[in-house]
Amino acid sequence: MPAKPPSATDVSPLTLNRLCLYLRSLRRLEADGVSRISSQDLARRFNLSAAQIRKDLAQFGAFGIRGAGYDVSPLIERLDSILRLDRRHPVIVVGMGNLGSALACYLGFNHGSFEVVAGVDNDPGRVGREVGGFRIEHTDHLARVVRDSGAEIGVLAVPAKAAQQNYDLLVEAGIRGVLNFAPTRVQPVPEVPLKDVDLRIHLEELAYFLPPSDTDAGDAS
Amino acid sequence: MPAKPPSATDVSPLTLNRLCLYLRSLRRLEADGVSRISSQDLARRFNLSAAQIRKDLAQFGAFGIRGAGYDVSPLIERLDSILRLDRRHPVIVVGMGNLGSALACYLGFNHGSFEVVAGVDNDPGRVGREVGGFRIEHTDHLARVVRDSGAEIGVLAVPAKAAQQNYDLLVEAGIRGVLNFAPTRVQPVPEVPLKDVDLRIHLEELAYFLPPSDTDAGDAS
DNA sequence: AGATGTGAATGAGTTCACAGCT
DNA sequence: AGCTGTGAACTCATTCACATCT
Repeated sequence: MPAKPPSATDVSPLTLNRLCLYLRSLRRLEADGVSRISSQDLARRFNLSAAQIRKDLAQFGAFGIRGAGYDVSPLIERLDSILRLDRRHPVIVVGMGNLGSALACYLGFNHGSFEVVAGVDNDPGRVGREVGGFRIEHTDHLARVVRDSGAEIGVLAVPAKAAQQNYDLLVEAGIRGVLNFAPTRVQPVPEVPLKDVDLRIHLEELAYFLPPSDTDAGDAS
Repeated sequence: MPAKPPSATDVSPLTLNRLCLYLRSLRRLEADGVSRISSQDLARRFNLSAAQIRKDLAQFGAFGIRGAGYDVSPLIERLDSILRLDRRHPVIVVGMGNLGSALACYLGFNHGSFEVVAGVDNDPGRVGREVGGFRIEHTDHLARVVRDSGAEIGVLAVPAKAAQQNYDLLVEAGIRGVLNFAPTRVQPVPEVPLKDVDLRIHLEELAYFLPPSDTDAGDAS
């Protein structure tokens, strides 16, 4: 009697992050023609932990075959379903500068789960330009564009000072979730989950691990 | 007898991440003219945990004033020093497409700690263009550009298939750390810390928290 | 035999609560 | 009084180790 499918609230962020990694690794294996793999093998190949893979997966049911391992394709399907990647998520990008344009390309191809279907900008110079498969619209028409495109997720790639305002606009337009790349915190409403992605923080974290530069004095007190 | 300054290896990633957030919050306060703040106040304003702020900071010494709180400016200086942000880190961007160009702008201004001093691309059409304060060079001259610019950190904003190769080139050119935005894992050498930043994973994680769409069947079995 | 699924053991991270300083 | 710094309690996460199944 296993398989107690947990709801969104009871999977830890750490586990969620790993599930995404597993899925990615499994897709690679599938592409390489591997049809079955043990947790140990998977761990070795992508430096993960075998016990943790099993624990993480077991949380959602018993997908493995004792003595054999996991069948790759069915497991991918299960993970897709768990992570809600088994259906299409239309995405709208708000702010089509360099970052927005790059995200429109990068985020689009994720095995069909995400599709960037619209983009808006408040710079008239950018409105009308064709990017990917859509035409950039003016931010003034955000609500209409969200409705017409059926966008479910909004990606904020606007300057910091415009982030909160555009989040609010997206919420009002009926968006279901928002990813914020602006370097500022946005105050969410409870109904529309928000994830802040801070590109700078990664640099700061990396700086901490930099070996001291040669010119640094060695204080050996 | 507190103040056991830990070395890079013994601060957990979670703590490191929070220290960056504290620093950011403190800078905001400083800009707003706040000169002293208690952990509780800081926690309230930026939804953090007061006890955790104190624990995190105490790890590096006793910076607070009992009964009063923390003096903002000196604390910023201490955090800058702990996070190695008290010196300039020259950055080179490899791959000056939309993403690279956006990163060159975004990452540059971080209170002077990071400065994007160079950018290379292997597309001759982009070589020679002026961006920010530098001229895009060809990737063929990466080693020279790294040397001449004194770049310490490399930012990879190239297609997935080119990531490993360019990491290796950066290492050979004497770079000290690398931030990889390409949607692929790069195998690092131990001497040159690498941080993979996966832009897609954030979307995947967000999708998990999306409220079920109205069209989803409610399986109430 | 060989690998999963899982309780039990360990370890890491967070919160509590209060002594001690200002 | 008020708030820091910190051991102790607690919660969460990972690893171990093995019974269980193919």
